[in-house]
Amino acid sequence: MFAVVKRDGESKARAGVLKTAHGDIPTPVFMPVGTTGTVKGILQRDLVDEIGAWIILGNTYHLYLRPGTTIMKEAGGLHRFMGWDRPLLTDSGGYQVFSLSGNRKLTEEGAIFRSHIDGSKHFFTPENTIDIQRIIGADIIMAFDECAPFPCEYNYARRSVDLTHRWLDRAVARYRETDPVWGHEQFLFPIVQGSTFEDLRKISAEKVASAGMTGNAIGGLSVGEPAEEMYRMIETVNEILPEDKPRYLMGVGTPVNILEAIDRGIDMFDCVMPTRNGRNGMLFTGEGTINIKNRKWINDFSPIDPEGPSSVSLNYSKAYLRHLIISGEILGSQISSIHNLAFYLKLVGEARKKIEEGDFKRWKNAMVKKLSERL
RNA sequence: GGGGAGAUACCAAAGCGGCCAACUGGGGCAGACUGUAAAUCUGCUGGCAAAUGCCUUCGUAGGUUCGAAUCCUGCUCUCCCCA
Repeated sequence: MFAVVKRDGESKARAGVLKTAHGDIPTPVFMPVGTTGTVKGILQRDLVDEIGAWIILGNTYHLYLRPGTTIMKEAGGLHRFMGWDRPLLTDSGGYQVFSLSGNRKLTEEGAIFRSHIDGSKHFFTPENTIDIQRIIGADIIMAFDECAPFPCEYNYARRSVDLTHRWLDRAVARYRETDPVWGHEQFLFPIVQGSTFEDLRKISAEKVASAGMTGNAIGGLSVGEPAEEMYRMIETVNEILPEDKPRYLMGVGTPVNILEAIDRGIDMFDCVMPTRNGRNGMLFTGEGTINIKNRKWINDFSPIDPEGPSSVSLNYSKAYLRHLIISGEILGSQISSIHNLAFYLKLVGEARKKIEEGDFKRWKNAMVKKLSERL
């Protein structure tokens, strides 16, 4: 299911392959986020042809509320519903319990929450989030967890981790006693929590490792803590998570975050940054990050990114993209999203190549320096 | 030719004696965004010191008043209606 192909000599970085029913995923990998069954503004065709996405995300909370499991069943699962035959991963909705915190209540049993769409009341449990994810049919599904906010009192974090662990046992039990609805194998990834407390992270990593799943995830990071804290937690957790299984750092991050995490042994990433920030005018380029809305680009007719991770990066100018974004044109969002995602995919692809060549560390340090530039 | 309405910062538009450097919208400028309630949100937008401060603004020239974008008079311009 997962095989490490090559390890970097001077760091924890590794290149691997995760085999799923819908295809092999070379790691390190970045997974574009397609919450409601769409990577916002991008055709599935372009995800493949322009971006080179190996796998994308969907979200249990969002898909459960709309269109709902009845339609998902009728459609034959999310793959068929959205016309995507590469691998899919669904988040369990744990993050929504965190980010929609004004509308929910946690109990031992699960989370009672209100729909952000119509205010209706719903209940998520470790068990029914497995059931829903069986119906959605993603190749990788996530355990229902609580993503603690930052900053967070130690006692709150401790209770939160304990609850997440009890929920994990229940999720694994349900996972084991149910079969895939659509016939293909689904991997359940448990999630390490513990806020920024080293001892809690260790305990959580032990717990997650002991679940013996195909891959493991680290959650509850990049929620406002300093990057150094995040890196420290990754180091702590990766000491414990098995080497021979993929490690998924949820919700991360900036290009620099990703390189630093790869350096520390992370294999999988997802983040809304390339798409959301792209729609808002932030472009990641080989020369650094730019805010395309800034006046200085008004008559810069050079390509968006001469290093051209996608064809749109070369075929459209900064001045044109600025015009589109400033004018609120849909095409601006599309071009920005395609470019940014292609940039991310190319970045992790290069990281993989450098690991294979045994030159990751040196390359990473140079890249971090370059990418930190704000143009 | 006669009658009426109006001229406010980049634009539109409030304000009709002091709480007005002037509501609000747009535009402009900048910032934020990390398992997507986000094609969203925030700040600034006369000048200078940039913290409390000072200086020049509401077509224009005068006037009334302790005090005017707000009241009065002349002028200029714009729009509408009737000939």
